[in-house]
Amino acid sequence: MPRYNPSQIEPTWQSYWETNRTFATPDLPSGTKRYVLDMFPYPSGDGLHVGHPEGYTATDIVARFARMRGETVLHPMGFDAFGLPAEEHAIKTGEHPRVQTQRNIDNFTRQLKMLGFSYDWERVISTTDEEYFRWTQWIFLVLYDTWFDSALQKGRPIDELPIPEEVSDQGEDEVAKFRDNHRLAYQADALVNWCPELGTVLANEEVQDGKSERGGYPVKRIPLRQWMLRITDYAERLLEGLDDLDWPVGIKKLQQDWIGRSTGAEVDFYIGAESDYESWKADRKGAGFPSESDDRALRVYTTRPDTLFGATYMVVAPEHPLVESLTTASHRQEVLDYCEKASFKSDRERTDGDRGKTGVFSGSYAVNPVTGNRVPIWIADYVLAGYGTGAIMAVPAHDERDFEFATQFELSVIPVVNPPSDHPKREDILAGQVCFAAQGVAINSGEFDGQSTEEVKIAITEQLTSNGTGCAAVNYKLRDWLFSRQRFWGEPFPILHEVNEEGEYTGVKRAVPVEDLPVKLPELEDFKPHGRPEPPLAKADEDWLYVELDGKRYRRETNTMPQWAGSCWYYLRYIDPSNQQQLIDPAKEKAWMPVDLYVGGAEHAVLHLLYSRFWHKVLFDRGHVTVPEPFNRLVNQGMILGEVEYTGYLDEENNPVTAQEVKRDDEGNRVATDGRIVKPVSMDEADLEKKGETFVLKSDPSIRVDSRAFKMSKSRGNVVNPDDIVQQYGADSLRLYEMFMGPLEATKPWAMTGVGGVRNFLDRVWRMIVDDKADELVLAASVVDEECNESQMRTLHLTIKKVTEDTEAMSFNTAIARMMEFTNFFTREKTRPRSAMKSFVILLSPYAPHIAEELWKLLGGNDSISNQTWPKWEESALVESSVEIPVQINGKVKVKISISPDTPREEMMELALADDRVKALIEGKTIVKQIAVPGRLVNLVVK
RNA sequence: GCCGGAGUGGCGGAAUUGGCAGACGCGCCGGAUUCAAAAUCCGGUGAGGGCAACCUCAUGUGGGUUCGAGUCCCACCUCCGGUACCA
Repeated sequence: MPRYNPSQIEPTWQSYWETNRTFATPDLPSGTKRYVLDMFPYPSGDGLHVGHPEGYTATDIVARFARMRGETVLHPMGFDAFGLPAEEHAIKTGEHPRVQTQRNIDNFTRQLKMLGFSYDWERVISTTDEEYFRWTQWIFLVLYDTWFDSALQKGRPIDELPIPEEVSDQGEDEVAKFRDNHRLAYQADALVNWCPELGTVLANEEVQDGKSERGGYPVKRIPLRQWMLRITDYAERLLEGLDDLDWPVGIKKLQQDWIGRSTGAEVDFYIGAESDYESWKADRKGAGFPSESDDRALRVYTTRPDTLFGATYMVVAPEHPLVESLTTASHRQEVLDYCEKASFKSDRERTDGDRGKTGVFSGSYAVNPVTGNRVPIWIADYVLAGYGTGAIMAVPAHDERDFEFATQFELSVIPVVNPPSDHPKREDILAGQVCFAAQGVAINSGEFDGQSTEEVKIAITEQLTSNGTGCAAVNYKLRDWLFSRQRFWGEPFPILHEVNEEGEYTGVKRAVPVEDLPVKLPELEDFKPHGRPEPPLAKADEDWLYVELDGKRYRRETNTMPQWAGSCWYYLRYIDPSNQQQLIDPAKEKAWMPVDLYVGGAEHAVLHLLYSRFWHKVLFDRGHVTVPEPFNRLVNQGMILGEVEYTGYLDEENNPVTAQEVKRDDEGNRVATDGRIVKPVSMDEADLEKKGETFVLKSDPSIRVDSRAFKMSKSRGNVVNPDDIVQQYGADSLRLYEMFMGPLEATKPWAMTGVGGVRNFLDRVWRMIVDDKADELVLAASVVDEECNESQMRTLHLTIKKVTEDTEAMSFNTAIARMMEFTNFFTREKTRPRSAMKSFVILLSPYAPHIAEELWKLLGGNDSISNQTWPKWEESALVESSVEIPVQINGKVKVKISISPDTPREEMMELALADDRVKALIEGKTIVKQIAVPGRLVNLVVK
C-alpha cells in the first residue's frame, strides 16, 4: 500500500472526522471568532459542478487555517431548496417536490463530504425544513408589523405609527387601512411580469430582455393583487451601508446602480381651465407644494430643473392615472388604441428592435410654471409608469430621448444651455438641430441666463418651492420587491383573510398567531398550474384553506414566497440552528455576527445580497440583531470555464475557411464574408501552431482557427463532474487544482492535465516522506531525527512565511507554488529532518487535508492534524549571508555581484565600482548618476 | 451606447506595488535507470543572432514620465462580464 492512494485514505479520514466530531463548533466562541460562510447551493438534480468546490475549497482553507491559529471558527453549510425545478419535476412526474428535493440534498451532502470540507454538519439546514421556514414566516410577520419612519430613517412597530386625526375620525376600518398602507409588507395591484409558460409571476430581477431568466419564456405585464416589500424605504440605508463594507468595488457599484439614486425636483404643470390659472397660482403660493398633486396639476420628476425653460412638451406613461382625464374627445379613440397596444406589449416588444419612439397627442395642454407657455401633453411608452411620477417634462434640446421624439413628431426644440465655446457642434445645438445633454451656461432662461447648470438647478428649485409649484426631490430606480409567487414549492404566507358568511373577503387581514407557526404546505393531489394567475395552494382542502379564530372565519393566503426568502437570513440560523423558542439566541448572535468572510458567485451581486441586507436592516431596527450589516467581507470566486477548444471552419466542399472571415448572420448561422455557409469543426492542438496573436493550421498557415474556452454547459458537453475527478485523482487533487488554477476571483479555463500536475505534486510529497518501495506503510529512510542544516532551515522558514502570508491574503495559487518548491528542494536532499516534514505537512493540511492527516500520523503526530498549531517562521532563519545583486549600466543589467544583504548604500557602490567587469564597461565614460538600493541593485548612469 | 474587469512564453499563471520579467505547474526536448516500456529521478526550455564569451529584441498597440516601467500618465485596439429609454 505504500503508494499514495487517495481513494483509500480519503474516506478513512472523512469518517474519522465525523466520528470524532473534529469540526463541531461550540455554541459560543472562546477567544477570537471567525465566521466563514459559503453561499449555500440550490440542490439541483445534476449534483455539484466544479464551480461549487472552488469557493468551498477557498473558505475551507481559510477555516482550517484559522482554527490552527487558535480562532473559533463557524463554517456551516446548508441548502436553498425551494424553487422551480423541483416543482417542474413534480408536475412532470407527480412525485412530491419534497421527495426529489431530499434525494438531491442527499446527493449534494455525499459529494460535499467526499471533498473533505470541514463543515460542522450538525448545523446543516435546508430552507424547506418546516422548522426553518417557521422562522422565515416569522420574519415576514416582523416585516408586516413594521413601518418605516423616514424622519428617523428607521423601521418601527406598526403600533407606533402616528394616525392622523382625519383618519382616526373615520373609524377603525380606516385606521386599519392606513396602517396596511404603511407596513413594509403590503398588498398592491401591481403590474406584474406574468409568465404563462412557468405559470407564475416573476420579479423584475427575474426577467431579462422581456424573457424569464429561467427558461427564457415570454413574459406579459398584467395587473394583479400582490404582496410587496417596501425595500425602497430602505434605499438610502442600503446605499450608505455599502461604504463600510469590504466588498469588491464592482459589486458595490452594481448595487449602487441598482438602487439608482438621483436628485432633482418634482414640478407641477398646471392642467386646469385657463381661466382658473391665476387663482391656482395664488393658492399654491399661499399653501406651498402639496405632498400629493391636486387634480389641476400634472406632476413630473426631473434631474435637470435647470432646463425648465426648454420644456416644450410633456409626456405621460400609457398607464398614468391621468391619461383618461387628459384625453380630449377628438383624440379619445387614438389614445385608447395606443394605450391598449402598449399594455399588451411585453417588455421585450417594448424594448426590442430599433426602439423607435411611438406616442400619441392627448389633445390637452399644460402650463410651464416658469414661462407660462402652453405645452402639449403626449402619451408615449418611452416614459415608464413605475419611475418618478410616471410623467416627464420633455426638454428635447438637452435630452437624447426627448430629442428623438421631438424630431419624429415635429415638436419645438428650445436650447437653454449654452455649450462650451469650443464645442464642435455648437452652432447646430443653438439652432436646435443637435441635442446637447451635458452641462453649460444657461441661455433663453430669463433671469437665470449666464448662470452655470449647477447654479440654475438650485435657483430654479428655490423659486419653484417659494411658488409652491415644485420642490427638490430624490428618486431611486429601485422598486418595491414583488414578493409573492403563484407556486406550490415555496413558503406559505402566514396571513389570513377574513371572510363573511357568504365566503366573501371582508378586506380584513390578520397575521397567523406566532404560536401557530409554521404554516405548513397542504397535501395536494397534483401540482399542475392551471394557466391562470392563481396559486396552486388554492386547490388545497378546505381543512387547510379555512381557519377559525376568535369566532371569525378566515381563508389562508395562497400565494407562496419567492426563492429569495429562505436565503435572506440563513446565515443567522446557522448560529443557532435548532432553537425552537426564537429565531436566534441574542447572546449567540452577538458573539458570532457579522459574517467575517462570505464567498460566492458574482451572479448574486444585486439580488440575494441586496435582499438579505434589507431583511437584516429590518431585523436590526426591530432589535433582533445587533450589527447593521450581515456580510463584512465579500469575495466573488471567478467562473470556471470548460477546456480550451480549437475551432476551425469548413465550407460545404470541406475546404477550410480562415476564422477571421467567419461571421454570424442575422439568424445566427456562421457564414464566410463571401456568403458561403461554413460549419465549425473541433481541431486537435497538435495540428496547430501559433502565428502572431492567433493559431493557424500547421498544414496551411493562412488558415486561422478560433481558440476559446466556453462556459460549461450540458449542451456543449464540456461539463466536468467532481465525482469523476475524485475517483480518478482524489479529492485533495481536486481541491488543490481548483486553487492552483489562478487567482480565486479570476475566470479561468479547466485543464485536465493541470489536475494531473497537482496530483503529481501530491505523489512527490508522499514519496518525500513515505518509503514507497516497502511493503508496509513506513517512513522513508531519509526522514531522520536530526536538526535542519542552514539551507534546509531557510527553505522551511521561507515556506512557512510565504504559505502563511499567501493564505492570509487568499493567494492560494502562490502558496501552493511555494509548497511545490519546498517539495522539490527536499526531494533532492539526502536527509529530511522529521521536524521539517511535520511543519510542512501542517502547512499543506488546509489545502489537502486527507493526505496531510495520513502523513501526520505516519510522522508520529498524535490527534488530528486539524488540532495542531500553525507553525511560525523565524526571521533569523531567512537571512542569507550573501545575496547576488545586479549592477546595471544605464538601466540594463550587465554584471552581478555578491554582497551581504545589509550592505549600506555607499559600500554597495564602492563594491560595484571595484568590480573588474564594471570597470571595463565604464572605461572612458563619465558617471553621471549613481543609484543604489540596499539589498536590491546598483545602477550607474554613464555617458 | 454606458459601466466594470482583463490583455505577460505553446498553455494556466508568478513578479515587496517603480528595481534581475517569465516563480510554480502543464506541455515539449535531452539524459540516467531498464532487455524494453511505464513509473521515477536529473537537466534544459521567451524569440532572434553568434563557434564562443556574449549581443539584440520582448509583458495588446502608439506616445510620455523616470537612472530604471509588466507596474505610473495620455491615446487607441481586442476579449470577457454586467446593463439597457430610470427623465
